[in-house]
Amino acid sequence: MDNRSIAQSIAQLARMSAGDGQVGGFTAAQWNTLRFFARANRFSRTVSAFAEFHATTRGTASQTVKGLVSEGYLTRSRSDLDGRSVRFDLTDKARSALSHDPLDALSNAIGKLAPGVRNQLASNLKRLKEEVADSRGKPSFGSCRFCCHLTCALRKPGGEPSYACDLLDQPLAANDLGDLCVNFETAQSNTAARSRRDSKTS
Amino acid sequence: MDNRSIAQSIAQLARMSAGDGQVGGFTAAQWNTLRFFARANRFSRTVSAFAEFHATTRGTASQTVKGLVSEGYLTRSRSDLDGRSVRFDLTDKARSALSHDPLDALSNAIGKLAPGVRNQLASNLKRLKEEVADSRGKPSFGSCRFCCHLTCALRKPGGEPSYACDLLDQPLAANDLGDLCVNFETAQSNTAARSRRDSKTS
DNA sequence: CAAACTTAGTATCGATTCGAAACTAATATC
DNA sequence: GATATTAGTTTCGAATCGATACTAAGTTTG
Repeated sequence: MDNRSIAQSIAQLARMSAGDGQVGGFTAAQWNTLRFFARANRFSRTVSAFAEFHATTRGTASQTVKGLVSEGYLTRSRSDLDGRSVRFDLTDKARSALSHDPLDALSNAIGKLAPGVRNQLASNLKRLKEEVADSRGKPSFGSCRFCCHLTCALRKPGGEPSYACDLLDQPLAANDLGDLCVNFETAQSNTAARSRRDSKTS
Repeated sequence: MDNRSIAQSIAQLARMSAGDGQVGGFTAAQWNTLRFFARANRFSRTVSAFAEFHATTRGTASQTVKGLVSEGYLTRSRSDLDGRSVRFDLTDKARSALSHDPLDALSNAIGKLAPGVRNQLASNLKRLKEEVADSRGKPSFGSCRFCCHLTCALRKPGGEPSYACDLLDQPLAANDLGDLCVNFETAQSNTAARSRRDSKTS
C-alpha cells in the first residue's frame, strides 16, 4: 500500500459519500456550503472564508451562497464592525436539511470504529490537513480549541473560565470553541508564518 | 472531535489537494480518470467500472474518457472476449502527466508519517471504504491481493507461485495483484452479498 | 486630509461538466 | 428465437466553474 494509493483512498472516500452531482435536492457545492456554515464560527461565516475553505474563487462562492439565501437556507446580515463584511447564518430549514446529509454514511462508518482507533484517525487527519495546507501556503481551518490565539482567563478564583481570541480581541463562548475558524493557527504554523513574513520584508 | 467533523476533514483533505477546477491543464474529473486508469487492472479499465468508481453515470464517464482519448492520454481497444466491452489504457504521455499529480501534496504528507502510523491510517481508511461502500450497496474497489477471489497455486514444488482470479477464471501476474478491480470482494462482503441475493429471490 | 492600495462581496460571461434520457449493439436468459 | 440485460455512446438542457470587471468600505501612506 503506497502513499499514492492511500491518498487516493481518501479522495475516493470523500467522493463516495458526498457524491458529485445532486443528492437530496442539493448539489455537492451546496452541501459543502451548508456544512461549512454549520461549523464555522461567527468570524468565519463569510463568503471569503468559505471560498478559501472550499478552495474556489470568491465569485463562485458568492453564487452558491446567493442561491442558498434565495431558497431560504441562509440569512444575510451585514457586519456592524466592518461595513464591507457580510455574515451568513443557517436557518432552521437548513439545519433540518443537514439531518439528511449524505456525508452521514461516512460519519456513521467512523462512529463504528473503536474509540481509540477513531481518535488516532482524527489526529492523523488533522496532521495531514495541516501538512497539506502548509505546503500550499493556505490556512488549515482548525477549531479555536487547538488554536494558538485562544486565551483563557479566570474571572473569579473557582468560577467559570472565560475565553477570548487574542488575534481578533473578541470574546469566545465555551460552546463555540469547537467551531472552525479562518484564522486558525497552531503554535508551529504561527512561528513558521512569522518567519516567512520576516524573510519577505528583508 | 465528533464523527461528522472527522468525516468533513476527509472531504476537505480531498478537496484541498485535488481541487475542484483545473490544475496543471486537467480538470478534477480528468485527474481522477487518469488516476483510475493508472491503478485499475485489465478487467476494470472500462467506462462502466470507472463510472462506478467515480460515482457518476456512464454517460458522463464516457465523455470524460472520450476527451482524454482524443487528446492522446488514453488508447481505446475493443475486448476480444466480449464484443460490447472496450478497454482503455494509459499512454506514456499520460504517465508522464501523472508525475505532476496535484494529489501528490497529500501523498507526500502521508509519506512523512511514521511507518506504523501510516499503516494504521491505511487500514482504517480501507475499513471505512468497505463500510461506506457496503452501506450504499456498491463495490468498494480493492486490490486482488486482499480479494476473496484470488487463488494461488504452486506449479512446481519450490517454484514460482501462480495466481488467478476464480471469479473471471483468468490468470493474474504477481505484479498486478496491487491493482484495483471492480470485482473486488472481501470474504465478509462476499457472504453478505450472497445472503442478499438469496433473500431477494425468496 | 487625500490619493493609492487593499479587502469583501457581487455581477456577467463563456467554457465545461453534469445527469437524464434516448439510442446502438452485443450478450444472457427464458 | 423473443425478451431482457449490459456496455458504451450521443444529445440536450441545466448548473457550475473560473476569469474578469465592478462597487463599496476600510487601510496606508505621503
